[in-house]
Amino acid sequence: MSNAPTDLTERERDVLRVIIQDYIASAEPVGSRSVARRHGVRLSPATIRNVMADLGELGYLSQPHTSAGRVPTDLGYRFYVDYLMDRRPLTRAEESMIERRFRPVQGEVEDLMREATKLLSGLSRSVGLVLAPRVDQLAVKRIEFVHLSTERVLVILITTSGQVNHKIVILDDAIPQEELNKIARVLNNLVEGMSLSRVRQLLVKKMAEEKAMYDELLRRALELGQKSFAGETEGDVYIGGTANIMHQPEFADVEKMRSIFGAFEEKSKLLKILDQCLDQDGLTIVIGSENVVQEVQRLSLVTAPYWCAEHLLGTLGVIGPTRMEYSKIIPLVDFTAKLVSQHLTEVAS
Amino acid sequence: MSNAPTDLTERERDVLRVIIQDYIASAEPVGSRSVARRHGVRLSPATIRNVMADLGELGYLSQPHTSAGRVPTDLGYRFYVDYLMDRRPLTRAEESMIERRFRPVQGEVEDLMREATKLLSGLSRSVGLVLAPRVDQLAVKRIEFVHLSTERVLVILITTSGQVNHKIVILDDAIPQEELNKIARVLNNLVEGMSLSRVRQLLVKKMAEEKAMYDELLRRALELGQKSFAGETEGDVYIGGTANIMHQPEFADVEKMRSIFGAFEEKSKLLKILDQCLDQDGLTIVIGSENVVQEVQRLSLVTAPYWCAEHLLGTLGVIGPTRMEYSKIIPLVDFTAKLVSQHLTEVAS
DNA sequence: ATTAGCACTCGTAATATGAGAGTGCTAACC
DNA sequence: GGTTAGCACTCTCATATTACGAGTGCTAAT
Repeated sequence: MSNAPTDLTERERDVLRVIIQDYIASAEPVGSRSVARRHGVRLSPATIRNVMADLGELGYLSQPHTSAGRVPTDLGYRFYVDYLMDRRPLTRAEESMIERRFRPVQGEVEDLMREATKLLSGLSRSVGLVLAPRVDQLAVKRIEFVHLSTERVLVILITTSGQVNHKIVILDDAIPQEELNKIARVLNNLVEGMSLSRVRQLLVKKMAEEKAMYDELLRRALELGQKSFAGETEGDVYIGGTANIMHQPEFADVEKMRSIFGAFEEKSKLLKILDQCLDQDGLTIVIGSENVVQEVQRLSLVTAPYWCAEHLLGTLGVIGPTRMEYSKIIPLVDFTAKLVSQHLTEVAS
Repeated sequence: MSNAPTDLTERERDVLRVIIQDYIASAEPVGSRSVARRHGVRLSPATIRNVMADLGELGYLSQPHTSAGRVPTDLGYRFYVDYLMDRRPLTRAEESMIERRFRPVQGEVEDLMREATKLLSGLSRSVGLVLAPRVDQLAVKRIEFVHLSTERVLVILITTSGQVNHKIVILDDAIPQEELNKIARVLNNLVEGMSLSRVRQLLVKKMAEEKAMYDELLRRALELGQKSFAGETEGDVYIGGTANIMHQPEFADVEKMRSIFGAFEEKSKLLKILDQCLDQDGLTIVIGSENVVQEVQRLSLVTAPYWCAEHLLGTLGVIGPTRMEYSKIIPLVDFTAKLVSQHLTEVAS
């Protein structure tokens, strides 16, 4: 189905816009009367009705039942955000208001992420999401090994942004702390400042190069390094303000809500949702059924990527009822992403 | 108000037990007929009614409205869990079932905690809670410093249990990485194996001792050490299975649920709840209005402390509707705490 | 092309009705 | 005296009925 601004006449676009804005504000089906009242060009309800019938035929509007007003379909929302909505950026005053709310954060990256979800959820009255930095893209500052027990070694990875990742590696045979320190020194010299994905490539290459491997220490270092840097770098997801969406009238039904909350609890589901957005560049809007995850197909999503210097790190945004205030939330998400990027870039320098 | 088992006659205790068990199972007010039917000693509904009237007068039962059955009050539940409930421990079969579900975890302590909340919530059909290890009690394995920027230093603290804590410390004047390493060595020699709270005491003492402080390095080490180990060691809270309580008929009202979920999102509220339990030793049951936190006074709590060797680390348990299956959940929580303690103790050795 | 008029549809809110569950009380019973 | 049958009474809940109003779609007039 084609979906271009020119598919609709000026009048149809006007009517669609008014209906969606009205519905977003009221959560109730919009009738021809109220459109006629709000519509700039004075037209009678009857005329509006004709237009509405057309828009319904085209799939932009639907009726909950025969004699009720119209409700936007997902397609209608899509058209709205693509062509109808006015996307004015935030005013300076609004920006500084948000900045002030964000200020208290400094230090830990985790706190920054958590604070971002709070900010997003608080100002949008929806649910805030942050897909934590993909570790792959981060530059390694340092790696440390701590001997825990015979075969278990704690690997600590510090990035230039001050993030700390750790995991436990199981060894084939014991390595004393003494040697672990040496190995750490070797590896640190090798990888400092490189991104994690580069490090992985390098280690593979090095190992192949030194087949003969006269240097026993180097061999063990490369081996342990590979184990340490391997493994899925599954992104972490921060979520905040879930209680907010309970306000929405569309979730008065407890059963619907339960399935949504179930999905929110499953990190993997959230990851799937946010991954969908990471591929796009720039601000992304996913509306209702466009979403890949079943349980949240009554919800919509506004996300924007954030960066550290030139590296794309992750994405953050808001998930809430499809009937959300896009024209308020989009600038909010956009600005928050900028703010987070700025903080992360400052910290890394 | 006195509250001892002897306050009630044998018959009253029987009736109260039957009513509570019935109500827990059905979530509906219990009438005299159904008590009479279920009651061992064959008594007529009329007799039961007299007993019920007495129990109502004593504050153990209440009526939703004049001509409805009886519902237990918080006091009634309290009496039930204290004196009426049969507390049979788990069978071997049940224990091994739980163990099997728990098995996959090894390695990171965070994963263990998260897994515990899943286990608890899954088997109780309520919400699982774990108050993360109080760092104070943990033994220090190692401390590391990483220079981030001129005045910011990343402090990494590793405990013998393999937990990694980190925070950022702001310096008065810059210390190069070189010297940070030396300081780390000094501190590590000083504090390895001690509990964090002991370390704090030691540092204060040492600093007072060496007023003259000829050793410049030691001085700086103590100073940085103090900064690093200072600060509230606010416990972290893990929570899982929040979606579960939506099943419960008592939360059909969305507004009630919203306030509960709001409380769940606030870590500080949860901390307050769990702190209440940490003071007790052994398994703790907090019923409805006994709870200190307003928002969850319609919920009850079953918690048990967990340990690493002989150190009390934290507490874990289940929060759910007051009408929960205590006789199933209590053994579950008890056993889970044992299981977690066992894992943590193994890891630390 | 637009609009007024009108019959029609459908959901919602208000009201009435009856059934059922349970109580409390009284009087009879063992 | 404790126990029980009987009975009138209360209150909720489910169901049916009704009335209302918002909104539509169509037709015919402008």
